[in-house]
Amino acid sequence: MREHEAELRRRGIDPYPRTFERTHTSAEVAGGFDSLEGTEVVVAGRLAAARGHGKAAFGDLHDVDGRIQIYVRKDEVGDEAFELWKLVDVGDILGARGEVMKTRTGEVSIRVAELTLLAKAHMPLPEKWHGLRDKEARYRQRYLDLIANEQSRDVFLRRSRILSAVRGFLEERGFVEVETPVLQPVYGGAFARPFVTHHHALDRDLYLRIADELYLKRLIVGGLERVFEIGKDFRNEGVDRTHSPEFTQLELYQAYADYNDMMALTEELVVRAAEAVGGGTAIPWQGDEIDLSPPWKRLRVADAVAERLDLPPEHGLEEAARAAVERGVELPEPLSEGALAEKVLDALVEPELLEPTFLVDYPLEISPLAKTTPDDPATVERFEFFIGGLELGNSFTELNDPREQRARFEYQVEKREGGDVEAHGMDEDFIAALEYGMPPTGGLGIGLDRLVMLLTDQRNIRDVILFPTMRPEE
RNA sequence: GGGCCGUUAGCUCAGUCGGUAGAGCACCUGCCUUUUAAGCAGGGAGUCGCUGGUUCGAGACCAGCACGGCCCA
Repeated sequence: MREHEAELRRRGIDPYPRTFERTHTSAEVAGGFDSLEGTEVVVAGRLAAARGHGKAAFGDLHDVDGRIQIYVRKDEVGDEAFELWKLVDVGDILGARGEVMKTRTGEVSIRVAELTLLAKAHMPLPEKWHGLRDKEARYRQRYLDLIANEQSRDVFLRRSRILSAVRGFLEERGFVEVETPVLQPVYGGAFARPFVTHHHALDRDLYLRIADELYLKRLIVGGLERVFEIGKDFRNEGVDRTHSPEFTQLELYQAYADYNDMMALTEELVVRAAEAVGGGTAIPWQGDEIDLSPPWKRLRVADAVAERLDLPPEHGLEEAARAAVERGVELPEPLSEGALAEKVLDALVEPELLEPTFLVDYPLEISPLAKTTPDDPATVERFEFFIGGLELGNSFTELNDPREQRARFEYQVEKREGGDVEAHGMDEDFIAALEYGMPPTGGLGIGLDRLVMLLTDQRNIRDVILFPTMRPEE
């Protein structure tokens, strides 16, 4: 390794040359073999394995789309180049020029005429047979995980295709991609504790956004009518299998639409994303199979809670609370309809929603930005949707009445003053925007990391985030 | 926050009853011109996560801490 580098330098070979012209990738050579056989190509990649045979050797070059075998013969490359080969280590980045051939075992290979060292490696690769198993190393040194574990690489390539499909789907429907502030003087749009940072020149605290919502709705007021944003949100809370402190969120808003339109859009969007990586609407999930084909099940929150607690259609809060506690649900004080529904959904309903399901019509109290249903002033037109037990998204018919919005915020501020650190704050500037008139609008947020989890069959969010948040070592 | 498990060579892992640290891959030397987990012979390789304790003696036993994993709330 390092000794080899010193020897190479003594021989006047630059172990880190500037550039290299390659003509084909490994997949292009393999796919075009019939017309390429006997012609000269130039490939490049990381030497992942080497099999020496005295005056000849085989090596595997890994590149962006696969693997190509190189066949180095002393009588073909010459004595000097064969000496170079002996100073090459597994892990080095190499270029190879030569004719496309097939070995007698039928493997497409390059009969090397010229070998070029493109970058010397000082560290050996993880073990070739077992790969890199250690989860901590896989997260902290993701580059090694990507080199050693093809499945991991595949997950992130699929992630990219999913995001690309989502963008394409929305653009086809006339949505405009926008970017709104990550650093916000007032945070909102969700219930969560924020990360706080400080702007020195302005000498004031700013918050990393917990949602894009309130800015995107300002753009609906501004007449953009269909907007979406894909970006990072930040929530200062615990880390577990489905929560990362920074995560990728899709939010979209469509003027002249409501939550029913958003349900239809959600179904189409998820199917489109699934097709981009699998092909079908039946996807594998943790040993089961999930059918994504619409229409998905719709379940009213009140019905789900009553059914799960075995309650009669007409029941009081106390009766419901008793039933919930009997089933092991921990309830906060003071208790309210909204808090009860939230806890029961969380503990008893949501984990069991394996088939795609819309939970619809939430209590107003836990939905300060959603419009009420026509027949019940305590319920809002809102849904969350679940697949494989994962909460994937949240949507509502947007509240656009500025006076009611103010009243909702005031109620939240009271809760915050009562000690609820996740309650929503007052956002005067947002209300000022609503005063100019926002058209009836449907909004939708989807946690894209979780969507990727679902579509790549990964049960831990860290396995779909390239560089997950970790505690510093030592 | 709680419970359980893990941390030994670059990687994957053994390490028995407490008695001077092991294997395979990788690396080095030699042989080998169609191999593919190439092969054969030889060699080097360690802050046993950290700190303290018990002991004549600790990778192992005890305590604390750090990092990670799984499960639960």
